[in-house]
Amino acid sequence: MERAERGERILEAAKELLLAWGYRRVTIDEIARRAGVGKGTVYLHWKTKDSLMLAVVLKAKWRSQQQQLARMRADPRNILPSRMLRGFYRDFLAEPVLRALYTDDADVLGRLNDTAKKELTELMEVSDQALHGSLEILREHGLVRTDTDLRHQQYALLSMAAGFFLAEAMLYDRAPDSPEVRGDIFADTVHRAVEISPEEFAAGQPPGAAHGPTHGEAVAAAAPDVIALYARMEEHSARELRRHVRD
Amino acid sequence: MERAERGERILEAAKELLLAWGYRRVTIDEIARRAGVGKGTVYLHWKTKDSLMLAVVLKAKWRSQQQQLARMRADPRNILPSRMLRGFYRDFLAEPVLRALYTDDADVLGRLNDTAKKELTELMEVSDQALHGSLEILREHGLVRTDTDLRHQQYALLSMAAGFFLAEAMLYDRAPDSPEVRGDIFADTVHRAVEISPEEFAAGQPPGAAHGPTHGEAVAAAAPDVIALYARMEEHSARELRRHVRD
DNA sequence: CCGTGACCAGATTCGACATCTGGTCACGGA
DNA sequence: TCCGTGACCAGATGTCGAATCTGGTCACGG
Repeated sequence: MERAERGERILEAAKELLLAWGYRRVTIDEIARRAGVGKGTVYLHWKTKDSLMLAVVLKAKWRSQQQQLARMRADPRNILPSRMLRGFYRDFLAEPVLRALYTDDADVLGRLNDTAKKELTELMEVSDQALHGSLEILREHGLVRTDTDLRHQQYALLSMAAGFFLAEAMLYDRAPDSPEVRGDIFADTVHRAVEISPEEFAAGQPPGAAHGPTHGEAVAAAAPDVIALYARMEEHSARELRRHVRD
Repeated sequence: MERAERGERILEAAKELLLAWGYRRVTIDEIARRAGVGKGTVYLHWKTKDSLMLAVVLKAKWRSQQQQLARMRADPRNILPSRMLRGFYRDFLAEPVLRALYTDDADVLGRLNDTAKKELTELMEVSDQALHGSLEILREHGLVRTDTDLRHQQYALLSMAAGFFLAEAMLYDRAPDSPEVRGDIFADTVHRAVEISPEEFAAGQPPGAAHGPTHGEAVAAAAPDVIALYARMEEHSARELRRHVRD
């Protein structure tokens, strides 16, 4: 469809300008000019400016979720929290829109924070639930420690993620090594905090009994459920994104 | 000395007003009134308003360091990163000034952020060095993992601390349980990330050989050096604080 | 019937004027 | 003599109406 392609152009123009100028300085006129359409046309696709800008953010988030899902499908080990969050961290570093979103960059996002906060906290809750659900599944398969309360684990994971993301903005000038290495540090920290390593997994099997699953087998067994969970989340995001497009 | 007591009153008044009204709304006039002195008298103690406000923050930080040190002296186990950071976290929750400082509360701190940022980053570096030094000592005594690069451990610790502090501000409405429990989660996460547990410590001793130190003995052995390190930091803070007082 | 840009109302910015406040210092009291 | 004080000043900050800008609409033209 010709129409959909035009919508993409507008979204792309909005994104470029948002990152270059920040929410306040961007005008619908300029977006329309850059997308090569009339101003009114923008309003054939989005109801308001807020809606359009929010769509930019939602799309970035959705893309990240798609990539996450693709990684899980390519290698089931990516369902483990440490791997998942490292992927998330990489997406975050690679996508300026996400960086602005998670470091709460007031200049770039402007009143988007206010207007769309409700929308975004709803999405936050959805990903919270996904995290909760996946932890439950991973616990059942003996891949995540059960000697700690699940809600506490969740809080720790959220806090760690917040910390490493914030550190990226805060310590930008004395952050060690490359982004990849920092991602590894993050993954390592998460791993130690909540996961059961392959060695521990093997040691934890009932000794002498008929051999239970290996760590790899447990991961493979847990993968479909976790993937299904995140697929639902991804669909939710896609719906949410479409909800902002007219007609 | 009468003079010192008056200085304290001014500092206390400044702190109260800073927390109640925020940097911008606080006037020297009001501080003087509340401290029961003339406006000019404030300037007999501090050179500028910035200096005074910075002193409020520095004093809070210094007090926290004093308490930290006292805890270490009372129980050597408090030299372990998990214990140390939990103490730090508690101080942080108990002292509104520190909460404002570490969550970068722009409304309360105002341009303090700009003016005094240099000063504070210097202090930050000092505590960075203290952290680095104490990790080295703890590694030598087999109390902290050596299978990870020290600088990476340090980055992870800073990020985790940033995350749990930020989470306190971010998730205030859905944070689980009590502050104490959150402190325990924090300590637990830090413990798993960098420390060697008593069990691992015992297992890690050269087997069969003449029995090496127990975990508790290793802690006791490491304590004096770590305490000396933090005592130096505390003195540095005290000097810095005094530097802002006139004469 | 879809795309457009002139148009409007309300939001934002600007700038001159008024007020406030950090910092000084001459004075008065001990 | 010397310490504490508050009147005072300059520059920062706030106010408020006019001027400008911009999100959103809609009548028109292709």
